[in-house]
Amino acid sequence: MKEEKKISSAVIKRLPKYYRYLLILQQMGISRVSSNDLSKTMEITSSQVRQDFFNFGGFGLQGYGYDVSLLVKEIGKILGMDVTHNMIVIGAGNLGQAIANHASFEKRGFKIAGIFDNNPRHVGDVVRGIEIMHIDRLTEFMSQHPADIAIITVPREYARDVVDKAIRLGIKGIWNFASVELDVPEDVAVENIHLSESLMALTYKMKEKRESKAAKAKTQA
Amino acid sequence: MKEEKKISSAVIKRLPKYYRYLLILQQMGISRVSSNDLSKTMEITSSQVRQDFFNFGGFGLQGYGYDVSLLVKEIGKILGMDVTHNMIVIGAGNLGQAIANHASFEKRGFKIAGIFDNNPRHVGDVVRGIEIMHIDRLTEFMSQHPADIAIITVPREYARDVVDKAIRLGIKGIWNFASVELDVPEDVAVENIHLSESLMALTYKMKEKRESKAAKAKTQA
DNA sequence: TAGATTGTTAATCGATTAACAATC
DNA sequence: TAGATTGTTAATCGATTAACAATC
Repeated sequence: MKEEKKISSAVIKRLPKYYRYLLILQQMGISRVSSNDLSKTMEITSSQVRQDFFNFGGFGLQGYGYDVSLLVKEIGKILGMDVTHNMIVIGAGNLGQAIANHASFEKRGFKIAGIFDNNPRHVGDVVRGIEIMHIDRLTEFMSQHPADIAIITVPREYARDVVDKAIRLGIKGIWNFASVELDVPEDVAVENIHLSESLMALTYKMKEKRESKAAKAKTQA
Repeated sequence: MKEEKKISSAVIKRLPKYYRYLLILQQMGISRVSSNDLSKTMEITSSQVRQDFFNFGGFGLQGYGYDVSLLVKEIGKILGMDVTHNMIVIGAGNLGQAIANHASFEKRGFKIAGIFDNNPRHVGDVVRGIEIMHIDRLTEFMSQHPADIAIITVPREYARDVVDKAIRLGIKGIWNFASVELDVPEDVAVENIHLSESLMALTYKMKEKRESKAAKAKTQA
């Protein structure tokens, strides 16, 4: 039996950030980078950079550093960027259409295959060259155009139902923008974007900064 | 000098989640909740629930639990939900308009005060009753309608510039949807929504699940 | 060879969990 | 009073940082 190398979620959250910086370095024509360089742009320690890469076996060369192209390739592979992902958008409201329109996803191998809504008002509209279909046509569509990711941009009260349906039809990844927690089978992955939670985290930080500033002013006075 | 009670970011990220669940309980007419109840819906330990609240002094009553309304009020206050926040949206593309249209923010005291873009094509369009203005009018607008939060939905190459401008005009919180890291003065808070990083985290998890499933199948065979 | 920088182990730090006395 | 459940300290666990031998 192979060992289960469980990667911590802290590491996973940093991987896309490394990837983003490395793409920038690559664009700039920089072919070589040290853990120290990376640590500075990412505002973490160089030790952590090396530890992170060491989780996957280490991609560097002692005395030299890391080869940018190699790193891009390897981290890309780890992140599943070497595979094209077909995505369906469920919920063609403002947010769904905005996500569907987001050009930069396509550049990275994320393809919007279909857009669905239950509101006849949206059905027939064209977004990014794709006609919005009624949700009732999802089963038929998926049998002809299998997709692996469903983007959930329906109001929270519909989210659980459409997710269950999508999973029955073979979806393996849920990108959830509805503010509910989803229960899914063990072989399905979920990633949540909880906008209002993020906004509240912002106002928390703002309050904290207001207060620490006020405290400082008091100390000086 | 008062003690600096530094709350860890792990705690802060859980606060909006507590808040969301508590609002649901309140809507359901439930007035009392124990750390054990909360731990089950949030899938954390009851110990952590009590620790989290203990950070702020503890809101409970031994032998009884927590009063839902009190908890909503106190956590709301901690999160800065007792204050109305005026927000401006900079970048009136699909995403900016979608965010501006998001009804549920307004219910919680987040008000969209103005929407700005540098593209004449958008200027004059009306979103949620608000006319999109040219970015050149931002200074004038802010002098008449001070806002505290700027929502950044411009392409990444413009993000730094518009953020600098917004901060000069008094913005204290940046909700950043552009995939760049922002440098801001000490008294300004930033919260990032990096969509493509989230999507990559999803494909990482999907790959991991595929592999663990394959490994299991092999073990059984 | 000398210098640089990784790979990797050990030490430290912080967050989570356990335990239980306090008290409603 | 007996039972329940918090507040709070202590123990454990995991993630980050430090250190340095390996090696290019």
